[in-house]
Amino acid sequence: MATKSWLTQLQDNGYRLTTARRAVVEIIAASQRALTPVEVYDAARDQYPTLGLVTVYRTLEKLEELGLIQRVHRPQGCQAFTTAGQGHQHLLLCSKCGRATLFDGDDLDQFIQSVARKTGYRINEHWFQLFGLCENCK
Amino acid sequence: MATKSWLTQLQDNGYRLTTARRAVVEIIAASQRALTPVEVYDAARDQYPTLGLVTVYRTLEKLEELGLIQRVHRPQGCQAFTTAGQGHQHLLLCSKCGRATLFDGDDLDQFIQSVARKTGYRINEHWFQLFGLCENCK
DNA sequence: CTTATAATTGAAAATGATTTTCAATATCAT
DNA sequence: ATGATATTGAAAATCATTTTCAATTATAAG
Repeated sequence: MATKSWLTQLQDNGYRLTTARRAVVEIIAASQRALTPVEVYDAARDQYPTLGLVTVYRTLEKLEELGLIQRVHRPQGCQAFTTAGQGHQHLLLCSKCGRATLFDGDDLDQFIQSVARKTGYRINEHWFQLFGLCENCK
Repeated sequence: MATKSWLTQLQDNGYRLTTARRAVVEIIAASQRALTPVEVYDAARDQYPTLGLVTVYRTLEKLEELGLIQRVHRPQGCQAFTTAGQGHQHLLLCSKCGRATLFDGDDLDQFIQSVARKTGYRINEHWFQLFGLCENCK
């Protein structure tokens, strides 16, 4: 369970542990899919009915800042979040069920180097995302 | 100049050629940078002061639909557009001046195949974007 | 070159997402 | 237990985008 580790990290960074945060963290940490703030809000209110949407936004902000979650960019919009990849990991999204899978991107390095050479840019960051159908949906 | 070709394509697809559209097309086709709707609006009004922001949105929508421009996803937001790449081309963005450069991504195919093999997904689409400093800015 | 039709326009209002403000409340170090 | 301070949720404000609608304009047909 990532939940515990995320809560610890929030606390270690000076944030207080509240019921609202616990509820939000629990929902995203447990989800296989990327969730929008409203989806998190709806799901978390089952556990904690007085939760406010604003608090969801604020908690997501902190989790993103700590590198625990990342924003997911999709054709339909860019407001969903999912567990962040470690280091060179990237996202693979199922277009049908929404499942988010991480994969390793180390092998991209040579390719990126060659783009840098050809274009004259110094490349600092890359952003790579794949879309398809997962094993269950294809 | 892409302007002329874009206008022709609009017309060929049944859209009328209006002063408003001409102004919008001229601005994006000429820009090296990705522009937001408001940036296009401001720039185009120098030529055509009665232009409405709504028309900018509607024109961008059509240009995107025809594959002439594409949305650019950046850490600061995902509302800017720039000239679309052909086929397997991808975007390289300068973090300082905002310049958008296209590069070829054919070599990604093997890599994507290997991800498909490892994850069990059928991969249909990929999004790849690089960020860095262009020759002038680095 | 007119004219008729249908697409297009811009303003205003509506919608949707996100942020700010603020007084009440809850956490946590002491 | 208590107090300082972070956090909360509601409401309002802001920002991006879409819809509605009556007036205007491009273009095909005469």
